[in-house]
Amino acid sequence: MGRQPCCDKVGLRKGPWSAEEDKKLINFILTNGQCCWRAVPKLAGLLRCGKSCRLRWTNYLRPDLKRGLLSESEEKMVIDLHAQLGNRWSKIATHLPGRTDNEIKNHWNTHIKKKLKKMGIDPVTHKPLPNVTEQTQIQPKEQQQLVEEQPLLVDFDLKFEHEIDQNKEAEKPETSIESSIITETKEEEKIITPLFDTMEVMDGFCTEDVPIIEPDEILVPCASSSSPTSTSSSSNSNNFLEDLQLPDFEWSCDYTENCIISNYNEDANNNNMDFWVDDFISSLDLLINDDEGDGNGKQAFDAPLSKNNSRMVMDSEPWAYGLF
DNA sequence: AAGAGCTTCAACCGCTCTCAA
DNA sequence: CTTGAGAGCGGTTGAAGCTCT
Repeated sequence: MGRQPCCDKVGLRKGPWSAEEDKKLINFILTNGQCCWRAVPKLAGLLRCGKSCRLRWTNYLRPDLKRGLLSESEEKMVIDLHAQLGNRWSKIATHLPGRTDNEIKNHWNTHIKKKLKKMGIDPVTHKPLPNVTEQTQIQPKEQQQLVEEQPLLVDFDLKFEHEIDQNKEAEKPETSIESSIITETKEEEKIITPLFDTMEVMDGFCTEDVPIIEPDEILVPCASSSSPTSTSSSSNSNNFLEDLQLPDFEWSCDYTENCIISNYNEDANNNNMDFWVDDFISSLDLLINDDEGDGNGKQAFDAPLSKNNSRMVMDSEPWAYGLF
């Protein structure tokens, strides 16, 4: 009956992941694909629960992740999607390629909430706070500045609403919830929209200005546009992955079943992930060779190097330790 | 220079939903 | 149909880094 337990928690490691653990997880997933998280720790030789592995991979190690602070347009999308969907971070994340629900949630809690509050907007309801007019009168310049930094998206609201209407067909179980959200939101817009009409004009922003970026189109300049404070060592942790410009990929379970275990720790190039394993590894090689000064027992890869891609690597990153 | 307070974000916890047995 | 594990989600925590005094 039922399935086997995910993991017995006895003897499992917790807390921050070490470079060695990252290495094992990446190696395993590159070789075997992303499937059956319950089995991953055991097969990868990790003393972690499958859940922890999944979280680490999806939030931190996935090569298609964008790192760094959310751009202004991404922030705008998040605010607007939050107005529509509430704290459904995973759903919001699906509209922001390369961003994780955790990242968006963190950004919301640390940055956007504050901005909205300063603007006199309740971050929960997206309605003006009771003392909004007071605040506007007290600090009109500051308010205007914030508004320019963070305009809301009336046009986007309408388009996204349409999207949801279409999705209602496909997502039957959510239909009633979703529609009630939309109904609520429509009512909110009646209140909010007039407040931000001027913002819309000021910024001229609309959905058309925020094309959905495919993972393979994600390009992050080496000289990050983020402010120095925005690029903490941790937030750069897999910046090198950004440079890979990997194509979109999906690893099927079929594939995994065929090659799991038998191929593990063997030649990754024998499988159908060649196309990006090569890129991935050559970039890693580049990364490691860029940093070979410390001579920390790093191994070079066979893949050819592209010195055009040279970049900085944060010393504190697991990647800088030479994962493979 | 050093300590206190604040901020950020990776990771954990516990819950719900889904689906295999 | 029932049971229970897997997967995923959102809230919360706590360590590390940063800023201020």
